[in-house]
Amino acid sequence: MRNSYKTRQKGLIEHSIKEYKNEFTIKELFTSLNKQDQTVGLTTVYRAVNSLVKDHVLVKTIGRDGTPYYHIVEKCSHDGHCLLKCESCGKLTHADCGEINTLSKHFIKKHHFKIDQKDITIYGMCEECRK
Amino acid sequence: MRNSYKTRQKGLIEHSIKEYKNEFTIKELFTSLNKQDQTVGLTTVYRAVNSLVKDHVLVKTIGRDGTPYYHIVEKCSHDGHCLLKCESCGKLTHADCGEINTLSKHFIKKHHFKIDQKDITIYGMCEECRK
DNA sequence: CTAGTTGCAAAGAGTTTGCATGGCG
DNA sequence: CGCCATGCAAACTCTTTGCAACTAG
Repeated sequence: MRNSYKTRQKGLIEHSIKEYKNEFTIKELFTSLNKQDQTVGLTTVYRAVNSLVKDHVLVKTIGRDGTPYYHIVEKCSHDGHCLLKCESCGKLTHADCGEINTLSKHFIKKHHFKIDQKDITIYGMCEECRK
Repeated sequence: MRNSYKTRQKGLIEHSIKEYKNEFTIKELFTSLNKQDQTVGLTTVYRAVNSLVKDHVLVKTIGRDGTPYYHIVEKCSHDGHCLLKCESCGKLTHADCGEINTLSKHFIKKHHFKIDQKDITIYGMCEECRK
């Protein structure tokens, strides 16, 4: 068990992360952190985010173009991660897992394929962005 | 319409791609191409693959770790790409889109979220790999 | 001969690591 | 004071681009 110090940088990062309602990228986080006068190095951002992922505070997902996105796990803590991800605004919505369960049963019966229900992301467009 | 020459490299790449039953990565393709005595440069592989993607011969998908994978589109040509991807062996199975349609209707009714049915990949384990 | 192709080297983008410095406890 | 954290520079990986040489038609 390694000890850990509270630092100005960690505080800023933690605070900044909580501002995001949806997903964010490293670049976004880094930029927003450095809009203020106090700066945080990019390396530190990477290290902090990776550490939070390791501690299951953040979840890392990969966008369709390969960009890594992060979001706070507690905002999506069902038994798994059945996420509806808006490709336009990045908003994450929870899917009720009932339908996924049905789908899962169907796939295993018909295709003998066991879907990984713990981590499903389905892409599309949210209501706002379709207007 | 740009003209295109037939070259040794293109022939080798085309042939090699057809060998794959499932997905492949650039690295895999490059390695297999250069196991023979005749070589193909990495740049050429990138250019050929990108070109085939542009011409809708190959489909590019991004794995969960961010690695780009490619597969031949004709082996998966429904109206969309409802793919079941085995995380163990990379095997791609087609899902019949009936269930996806049901899921889609459900999501739009309940979450006002329009899923992108043209490109869905669901991860899991195929029958073989679960044995 | 002419235009597309190849592949090396270089340039980028994104991320991690080494190391000296700095700061928490 | 000891140990962890920080951040710069460097290293790495993956991919694209510039350019001169090459080749199909």
